[in-house]
Amino acid sequence: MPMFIINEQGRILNMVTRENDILNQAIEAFQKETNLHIELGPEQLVLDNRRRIDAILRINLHGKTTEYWAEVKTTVTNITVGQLAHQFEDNPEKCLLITRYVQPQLAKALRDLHIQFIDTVGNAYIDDPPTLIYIRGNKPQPIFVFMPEEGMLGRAGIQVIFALLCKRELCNAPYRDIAEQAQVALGAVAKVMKDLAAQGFLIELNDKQRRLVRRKELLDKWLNAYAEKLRPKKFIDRYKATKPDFWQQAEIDRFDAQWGGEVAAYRLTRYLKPEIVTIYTRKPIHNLILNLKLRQD
DNA sequence: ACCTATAAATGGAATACGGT
DNA sequence: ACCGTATTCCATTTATAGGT
Repeated sequence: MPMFIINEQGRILNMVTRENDILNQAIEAFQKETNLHIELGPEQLVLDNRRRIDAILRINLHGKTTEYWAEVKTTVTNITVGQLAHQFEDNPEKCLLITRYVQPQLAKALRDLHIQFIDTVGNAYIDDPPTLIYIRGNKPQPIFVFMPEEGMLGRAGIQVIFALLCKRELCNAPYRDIAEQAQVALGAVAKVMKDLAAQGFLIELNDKQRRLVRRKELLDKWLNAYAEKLRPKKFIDRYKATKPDFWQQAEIDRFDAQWGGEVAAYRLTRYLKPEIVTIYTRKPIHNLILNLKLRQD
């Protein structure tokens, strides 16, 4: 039986964040939706290449039993889809994604990638010829409100944490200074600091002294959040170079731009040639484009 | 079924406020 | 005067509906 909590704002949050609960609910929902039986295998399976299978399921379709390796994910984002596609590529027909809720758009994307899935509200995509099950559009009930990954998610938070990680002393500065450094609104700082403290990344030593701890761990979180929330937003466009080796000579400092890691690595090691050249800069970019002779791709 | 238009929900900026 | 907190409001994102 699922458990529910109510937060300060009176919102109902469900606690189906544990992988086991998701697994069981998804199985139940699938059976209810399709009248097919799923057997949850008791055994654990560890693949040779250190990968662990979360669970083994057997689905009985017209007398034929198919075994599935289940990968349970609490949340599925565009990034996890990419990881899954890679992870499943060895034997896509056996792999099954199990998650809380798959939106219609996501369902389509997963089908296109042939990633089979079931979720806790009865959406599913199972492609086991001659059987094809594709259910989407089942909505999560209001009670299944997404449990906000309590924390400093969001653009502002990412920027604040970046500033804090860069400058050790900054956490003792007034919120106004932090806001200035991180280029965010004053109000946002308070929220981030509160969340950081709640999660044990920020310790109040005394009235005026704070310390940022577990920095490595925080950086990990930051990397994920950055890749997911901030980087896509900062992405300007994709271009094709007219001269493949343009990056060897070009000086871009005067355009207020910096090379990405690939070029930087080459300049340091002279070893790997960059496949994709990333440039960090600000709009407007016309002059840069003209100078490097880039074409929109 | 898919794409576009409209509506609802957030997150965060700006502003105002009260305390030290 | 300086600083953190609360409130308001706007923009951007996400879900829903409607039309082709």
